[in-house]
This record gives sequence, C-alpha cells and structure tokens, in this order.
Amino acid sequence: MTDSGQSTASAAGPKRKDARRNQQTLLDAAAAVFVTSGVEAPVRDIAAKAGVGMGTIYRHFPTRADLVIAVYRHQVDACAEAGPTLLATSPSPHAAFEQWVGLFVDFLVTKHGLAAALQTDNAGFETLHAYFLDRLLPVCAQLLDAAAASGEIRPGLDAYQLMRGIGNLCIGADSDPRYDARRLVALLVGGLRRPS
Amino acid sequence: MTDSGQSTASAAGPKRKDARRNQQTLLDAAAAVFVTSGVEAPVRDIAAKAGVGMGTIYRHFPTRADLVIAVYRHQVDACAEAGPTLLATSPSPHAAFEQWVGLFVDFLVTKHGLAAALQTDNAGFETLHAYFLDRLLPVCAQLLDAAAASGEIRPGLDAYQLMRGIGNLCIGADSDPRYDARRLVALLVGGLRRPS
DNA sequence: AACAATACGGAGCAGCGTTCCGCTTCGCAA
DNA sequence: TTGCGAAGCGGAACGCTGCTCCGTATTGTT
Repeated sequence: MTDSGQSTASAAGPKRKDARRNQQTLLDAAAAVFVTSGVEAPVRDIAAKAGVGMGTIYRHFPTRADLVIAVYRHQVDACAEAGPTLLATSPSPHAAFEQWVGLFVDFLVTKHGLAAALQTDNAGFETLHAYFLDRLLPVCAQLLDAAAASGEIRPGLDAYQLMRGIGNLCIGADSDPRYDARRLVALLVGGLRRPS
Repeated sequence: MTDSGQSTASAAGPKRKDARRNQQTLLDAAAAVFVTSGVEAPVRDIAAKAGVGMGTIYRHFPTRADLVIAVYRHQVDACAEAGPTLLATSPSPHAAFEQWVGLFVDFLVTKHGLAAALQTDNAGFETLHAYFLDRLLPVCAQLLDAAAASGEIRPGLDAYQLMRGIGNLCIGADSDPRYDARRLVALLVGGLRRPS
C-alpha cells in the first residue's frame, strides 16, 4: 500500500513513446490548470488543455488524486528531505522545527485548494491525504520529537494532529486576503512552546 | 442584506397551512439527515425523507445554505447570546473568552461537515459563511477585545482571523478519532496568552 | 508488410444541484 | 356549498461533475 510506481504515475513511464509523451503533456497541463483553476479543476479541463481525451487521463492517472500527487511529488519530496537537513544545520531543534513548518505552510498556501483537498471528507482524495501523511508525517514527527527532547516545546501533541491542524489552518488561505494562515500557524506552534 | 425572514426561511412562515406544515417537515427531515449523512447530504435525500418533491424544498429554501441556516439558526443564536452572558458572569474576560470558544467549537464539532461547509471555497455555501460571520463575529470581537483590554492576551489578532482559524481547525474533527479539534483550538488560543 | 500489443478518444453512465411548468390544493367570497 | 384565483406541489429535465468502456488508431516488432 505504500508502494510507488504502480497505481500512481510509474517512475519510468509507459513503454510506448506516445504514451510517455502524453503523460508528460498531461502533467504540464495539470500543473498549469491547477495554478489557474485550483486543484479541484474539472478533469475535462485538464484533458482539453493537454489536447487529449478523457480515457488517456484516466489510463495514466487512475484517480484525480494520483494526478495531483504526480504533479506535486517533487515538491513534497523536497519538503520531506528538508526536514533532516534543517535539523542538521539549524542552531536548535526548535528553530529547525519552525523553519520546516514554514516550508510546509508555504507549500500548502501557494497551491490553490490543495489544503482543502487534503481533508479526508473530500471524496476521492483519500489517496492524496495518505500520500502526504506517508511522506511527511515521519519527518514532522522527527522534528517534533527533537524539539521536545531539547526541552523547547511541551510534549504530548502527536505529529499527526499537528500536521492536520496546520493543514486545516491553510484552507482558504488564498482567495481571502483577510486571512493569514502563516500567522495562525505561528500562533498554534507558539502555543506549543514551553513556558520557561 | 442582513435582513431576516425573506430569503431565508421566513419567521412567520408562508400563508397557507400546508406550506407551513411542509416547511416544518422539511426542517425536521433536514435536521435528521444532517445528523446521519452530514450537512452536505444530497438535497434529494432530504426531500425524500420529508416526503416532498424537489420543487418544494427549493421554494422554501432557495439554496441549500438557506436550509442549513434555518436548521441551525437557533443554536447559532444561542451561541451569539452566550457571549455577553459569559462576559457578565465569568470571573475574568479571558475566562469568558475561552468558555465561548469552547461553546463554538462544541457546536461545530458536533455538526457533521458543518465546519467544512463554512469555508468559502465550498461553492454554494457563501451565504452560510456570511450568516455565521454576521451573527458571531461581533460577539467574538467583543470577547476578544475585552480579554485584550484586561491584559490577559496579546492584542493584534482580529476576530475574523481567529474565527476562521477555529472553524478550520474543526474541519474533519468528527470522522477521525485521532484528531482532537478542541485540543488544537486550545493550543491556538493558548498561543494568544500574554507571556506574563 | 503484416500483425499483436498498446494506447487513444469521446460517447455514455450515474449522481449531483437547481430550474421549470403543468397540475393540485387551499381558502376566501358569493 | 360551490366556484375560482392564487398559492403551493411534484418530479422530469438541464447542465455539470467524475469515471468507464470499447471501437479505432498508433506503435514497434517480426
């Protein structure tokens, strides 16, 4: 269930050349449409933008969630890999933790509708939710544990809840200038700080 | 635009008796369906449960949001009225504020899918969003200001962002036992506390 | 050049919110 | 009681989704 390269866009790509080309075209089109219309843009729009039929899209990406994952995979991976790096290069675990949270929030906030799609109740996007969790939860947990171990924050909140909370706070952060998700997330993680 | 009794279920109800009866039947059916299937339940289900046609539902409640508002109006009003009361009876403004937040969170968390529906990006529910804001934002602002004036919390976060943050944190709180919205909200408002 | 294997396109299905209009029911007036 | 306009009703129908299915076209191998 945690495999990669089978149900989601396979790593090497299909065998035939036209198929590989279409897959890339689709990824580019999807990325473009996601920027303008959000992650929940109609599949037909993406197919039209790519100049392919509906069948093609679903053959390459069995589910809309798979397409979203494929489009953002690199950035999610980058975010995951930034965790250990920050932990190694930051003056304190807490600083690393806060920087990583900032990275995560920036990512979510700049992807129109992604945070909302991540919520489980959104039908058809469970795979997306699961992917983010698989990829980022261990990283978040590591940072959180390190910060707790260094005594800079109160322990007792698990990484899962923290990530869900942060994700939730990012919902609708675009499309509402009065709402500043970064600030609220800062407040939330500020609430974790140990009252020294 | 802030009137009541016209576009949403009118206070006195329609003139004919059958219409008034149907309106009540619809409210009861909707309330029941919301409990079992959530706020985003298909309109057809509600009509079926009430034993009326689609036309009837849309004549009484021009929009699904109007129906949701009508169903929860009493509870929202109660929450709004609790604000001043708490402020008058609590030992400190900050205590009143925290109690009110607790009330608000309890309300949201126990209504399956309501918090999610409140987000603006959810098409067709803008009216719902607006109603909650109209009704609760002044109350929240009053409590927040009082708590800030008493020096118990840091000023600088407006009530709008706070309410949106709380609402967001409540999304998906049901249907996920691992997620405790109350706790995260407590953390968030805890982050507001003045470091005395 | 022939032929599997593979991929493609888009019509079609089911489920949603919402609209529309012919028919029914209500309640008043005669 | 009866007549009748107005108010209300039901559900077929529309447009929009995500997703499936299969006849047709493309590919690359023999």
